[in-house]
Amino acid sequence: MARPRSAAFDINRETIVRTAARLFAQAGYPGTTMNDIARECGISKPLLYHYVSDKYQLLLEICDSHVSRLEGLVAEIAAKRLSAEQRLRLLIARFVEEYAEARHAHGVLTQDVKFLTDADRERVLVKERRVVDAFARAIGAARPELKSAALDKPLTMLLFGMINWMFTWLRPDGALSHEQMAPVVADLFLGGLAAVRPPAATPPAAYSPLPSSLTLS
Amino acid sequence: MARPRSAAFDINRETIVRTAARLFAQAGYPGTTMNDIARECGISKPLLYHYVSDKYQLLLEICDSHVSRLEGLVAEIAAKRLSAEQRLRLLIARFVEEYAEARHAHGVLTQDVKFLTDADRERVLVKERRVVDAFARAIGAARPELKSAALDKPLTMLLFGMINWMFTWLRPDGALSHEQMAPVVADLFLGGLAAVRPPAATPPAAYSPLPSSLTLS
DNA sequence: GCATTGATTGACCGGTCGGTCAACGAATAG
DNA sequence: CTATTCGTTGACCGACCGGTCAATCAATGC
Repeated sequence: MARPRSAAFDINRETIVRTAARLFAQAGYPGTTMNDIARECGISKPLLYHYVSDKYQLLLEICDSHVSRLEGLVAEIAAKRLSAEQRLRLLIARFVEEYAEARHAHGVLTQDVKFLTDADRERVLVKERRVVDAFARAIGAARPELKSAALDKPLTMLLFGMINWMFTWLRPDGALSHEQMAPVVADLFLGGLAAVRPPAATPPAAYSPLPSSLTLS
Repeated sequence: MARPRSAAFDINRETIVRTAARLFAQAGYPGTTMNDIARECGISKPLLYHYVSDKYQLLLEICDSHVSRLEGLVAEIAAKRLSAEQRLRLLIARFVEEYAEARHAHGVLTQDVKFLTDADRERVLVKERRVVDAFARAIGAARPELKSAALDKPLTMLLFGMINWMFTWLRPDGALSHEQMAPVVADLFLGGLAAVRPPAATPPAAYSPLPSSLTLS
């Protein structure tokens, strides 16, 4: 052992991962080349490979670290004693905030998980499902009859749709900020929740549908 | 002129375009190769090029034809005499229906417009903005004070978020159908609209209908 | 019948992809 | 001082990309 690893190694690596997240979010995983990442970092390709093992590990690390943070976020909020509505509002506010900070990583998570191997994707999806379940529980607590109608998960996904899609049109430097939008989303969703009527229970008589095929992307 | 073009030419071409849309939606535009498309169509690559000029034209045709149909849809509904709420409900129902039929094309539109040239993307975006405006007008008519607060466009985007995201988690063969979800979305959104309170200070919103920006940090 | 064109393909091309090699100076533990 | 590892790079590799060529055979109009 003659020379220790540079003190800047971890910082440099983190910069690379974040740059990769930004490029993946902008052009997609297959649409981004390792040359792009190296160029954007201002380093040569071999040096890029000095910091990261390969392209796929970048994708995996971005997805997994982001979804793990989200998991921690719901655990933190689950520990609080709150009313259903308060909890839902807090979840929305905190997630909007988190997405804004980890904008690119979240874009990668919603756009490029499909390029993970089955095993890796499943591992990410397990964490993602725990997040969805936390929202669904809060929604089910707020409107138990919607949970009985098996609408809690679909409504959760509608909420995620609003929030996820927000970061495709809300400019970070725009006049409207995500802090301003969070309560609007909460008002809209909670207000709407009171208005949702479960669809008339008319299951198709001829064939019985398979068990819930609700899946996350 | 010794041999007329096969009667099946147009049909074959349409099949190819539809197959390309499916593959683009599944793996993204850069993640799909012309070999993939040819293989999936059961033809050789040169034969694929006998039907289409190049890969880019496939993308352009898929996006443009889909967004043009959407434009026609709003024009059709705009011609009807309806209350604001009725109009909004009809727009939601018709769009959910259309998206379900053109599922893959819509996935390409929301995921791969960014790979169009600036000029082509702008052309698509113009049509898309007309669609968004139609929704925003209906929303503004239903809640004029939200329009005054410049929240009509952001709320429109939240609605599109719910609907667009729906097609990432709602399985076409699942127990829950898009026909069942359409009124749920309408109830949720219209009910929520009544509950939304404009934020204290609301400058005009900077929004853009699709992730077409390259935000360098 | 026959020239012409459509339908179809294996082989191929230049370019770029993800990734590696071999080299070299800077740093540092012993 | 010196052996060893780190930080860094230009050049390179096989594979695959989008796209083309030239050839073959099946139709069709005249």
